[in-house]
Amino acid sequence: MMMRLEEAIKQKEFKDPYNKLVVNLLYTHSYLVTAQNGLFKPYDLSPEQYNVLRILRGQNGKPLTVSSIQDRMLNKMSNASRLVEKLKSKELVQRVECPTDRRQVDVSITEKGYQVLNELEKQVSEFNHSVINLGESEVIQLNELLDRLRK
Amino acid sequence: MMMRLEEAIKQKEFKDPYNKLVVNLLYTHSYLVTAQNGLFKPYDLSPEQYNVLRILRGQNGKPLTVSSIQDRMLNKMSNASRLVEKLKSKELVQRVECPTDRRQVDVSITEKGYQVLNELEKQVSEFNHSVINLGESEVIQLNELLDRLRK
DNA sequence: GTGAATTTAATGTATATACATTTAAATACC
DNA sequence: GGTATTTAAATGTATATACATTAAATTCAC
Repeated sequence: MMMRLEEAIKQKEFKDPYNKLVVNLLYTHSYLVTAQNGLFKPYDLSPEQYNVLRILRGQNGKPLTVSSIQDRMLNKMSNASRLVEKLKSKELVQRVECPTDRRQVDVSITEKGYQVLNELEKQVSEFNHSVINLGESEVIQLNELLDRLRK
Repeated sequence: MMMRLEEAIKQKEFKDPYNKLVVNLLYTHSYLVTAQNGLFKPYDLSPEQYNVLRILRGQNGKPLTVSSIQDRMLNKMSNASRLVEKLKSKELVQRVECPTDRRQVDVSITEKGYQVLNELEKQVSEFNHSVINLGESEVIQLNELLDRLRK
């Protein structure tokens, strides 16, 4: 049930390709996260919470401060402090006051966090393939275009 | 200050291009809406509220029911009912009980809604060009890939 | 060294998203 | 025709986003 954007949102035409592209990116994003939510729901994690876990694991045990997590997050405007609080209440991360700078907080993934993440990871990877209806060379091309799109 | 995704989120590498693409789409979306918010802010409209106005204007005066608006929205999960309420309180749309089916509500754009929309439209179009750092043929290519990506 | 400026995280508030539930009206079924 | 089912919109609740403000600790400037 592939659909051109124009059919999907019942719009006759766009002013020009640039205007269509902005709408297309918004629409494709919605398509993606709607599917993603179903994947994360059974684990009681949101996509951004999963992403924070992934970021922490990438540190190989070394903790990250809240602001460093924020820097690495996909959505720069979201609130790392509150996401960390949510993950902590699920015992997936731990927060320790940084000894060299008491303003900062060292956040690291817990054993339980690793377990949940590893379990989810395989499914996420399969999902990412299944949700994208393109061949590998097209996917590479799309990545290049998106990387260059942003100024 | 163009950056490959890997630099932007300080991640060494991705498992494969499909996994990178999902993250790339999420990240590019965030880049886009962050910029968009600045554009809409002075008009006290959110991007989705703007989109609803645009949808209603596309009807050339004919009203749409709340569920038809929902169908045409970019985010199928968002709440058309509450967005319409917000727009009504700003007097940008009007709501009339549908005479043939009292469950339904006919929503249409007001004169004031037209004015705001027309004023914004030029800026939005300029913005859409300026935010995309690609040539027209690449933009067309990107649109085609996104349309095919979705199943 | 003391006060000003900056940095880090947390908090407050409004809006939006995600999804379940409710209410009312219309349609289907017997 | 009366009950059951379906449909449309609204509402409830939790989470997330966007952005301003606050509080505490650190750094800078003199």
